[in-house]
Amino acid sequence: MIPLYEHSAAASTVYNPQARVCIQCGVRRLALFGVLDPAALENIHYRVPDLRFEPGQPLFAANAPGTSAFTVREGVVRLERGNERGGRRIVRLAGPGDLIGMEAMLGQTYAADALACTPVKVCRLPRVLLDELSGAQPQLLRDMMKRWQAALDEADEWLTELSVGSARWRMLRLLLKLSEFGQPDGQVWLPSRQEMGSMLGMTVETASRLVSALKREGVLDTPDVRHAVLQMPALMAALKTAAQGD
Amino acid sequence: MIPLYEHSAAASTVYNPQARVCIQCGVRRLALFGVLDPAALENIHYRVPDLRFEPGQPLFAANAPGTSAFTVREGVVRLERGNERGGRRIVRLAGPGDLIGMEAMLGQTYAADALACTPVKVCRLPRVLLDELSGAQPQLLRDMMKRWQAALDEADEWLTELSVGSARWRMLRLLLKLSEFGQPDGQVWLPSRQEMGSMLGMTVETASRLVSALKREGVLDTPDVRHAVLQMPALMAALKTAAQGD
DNA sequence: CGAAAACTTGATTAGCATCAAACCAGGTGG
DNA sequence: CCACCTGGTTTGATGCTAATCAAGTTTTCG
Repeated sequence: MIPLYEHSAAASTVYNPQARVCIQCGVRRLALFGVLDPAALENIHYRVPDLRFEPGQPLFAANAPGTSAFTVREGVVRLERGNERGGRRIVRLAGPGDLIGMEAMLGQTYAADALACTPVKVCRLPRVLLDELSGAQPQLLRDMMKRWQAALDEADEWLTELSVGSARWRMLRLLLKLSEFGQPDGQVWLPSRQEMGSMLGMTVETASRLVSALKREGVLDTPDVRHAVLQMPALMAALKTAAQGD
Repeated sequence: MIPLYEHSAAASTVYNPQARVCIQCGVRRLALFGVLDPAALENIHYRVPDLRFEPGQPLFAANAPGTSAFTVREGVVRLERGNERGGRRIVRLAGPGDLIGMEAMLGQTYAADALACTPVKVCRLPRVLLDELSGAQPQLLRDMMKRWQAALDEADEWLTELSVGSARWRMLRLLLKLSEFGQPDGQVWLPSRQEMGSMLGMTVETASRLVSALKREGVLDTPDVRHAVLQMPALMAALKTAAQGD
């Protein structure tokens, strides 16, 4: 029933069925609890519910008092914030292996809205669980800190690569970033024009024009409105010329 | 000799002279080691050298293998990153009480260049010191994590408030942010036009024009090229109308 | 004092926002 | 099944904002 079982055919040890969910999980090595051994997982898996969200559904809301962080197992989640002028800006994207809502682990309210961009599967990590484990597993705190630093790097990258330069440059950089979340079949999730605008600080119209232009240039192909196939060589070439341009 | 002594006249306990440096430090309650008691400080102060930097001097460089974080005690430090197009962008400012270069505590290289904007006084916190202390003082790790989260919030604020909207709006927001680092006499550090441009993603010329306009409007006064006196009511009013504008 | 750097101001232009109108896909109800 | 509506997308025409190019002016510093 639980979607994770789809990879569990090769189960070999005596861990109970639910623990296999964690052990077999495709992102475990990437995830927060990746540092734990199977025996430790055995004791906690039942306290880490896995959840699913459909596109547009909120995982959590800014300023809400949260008690859990989330490990993204599948799909893409966006973190967005309102600004003082009433607009909204997407400040980060999270994909498989990423941990979001870490601030809940500090007893703080969530700093941003988290919304599913695609169908999403996540594991919910309650704060109390982390508190308990961190005593016995000091590795875990270190891993948490690394994740904070990674999130910070990510934020800085948005500032340096996705917030300055010509609209065309920023769009190309976004496509490059989206390729990180690509499916094995070469398809990448293509955000709505609205979402693109909110990530890159431009209007829907401009985003649409740029995507159309890139399609004409063969950088991009859209078998489906919400999916794209990127021609990476063409993309890299376009980036190179866009860099000269300004 | 050491500048910190300037506040130590009221020393009352038997801690040695150097320990008083920390105990009396104006930002101790804000700083990382603020959670430590005086007795603990006694044992570590001599391993926390205090340093000074002049405007333009680097505290550390991106990608350099660092062994220390820094607590800013006085002045303003900017963190900047090069982008793929060869430009540079200032991604954050750090003032008294802020901790920068935390990534060194994880054994990572620095993620950005840190440069003094004003005369700066900092305390250098070696990684080994934190490693030792964190065993006995679990509070410390928690405090570190809070600081990471705070840095992340800060980065998100730059994305939402300083990277989108009209040039005028962004400049006004920058002035508001700079007021956080204001001196007791009401003066705030005014960045060079170049620096403003690098923070707000605009050219020097545009930055200059906007500052000039705000001076004419009485939002701003510049007794000295590098300092400003802000008329907060006028600033807030200008922000309000700039928000309507777009 | 003179040179270099930073800042200011003006004129022109390019790029993107804005306004407006089609276009298209997916869903609903007759 | 089709007509219709709705929300997202695309495309076009126009205007404004900020970049660019180009002098000046002021400040800094050797």
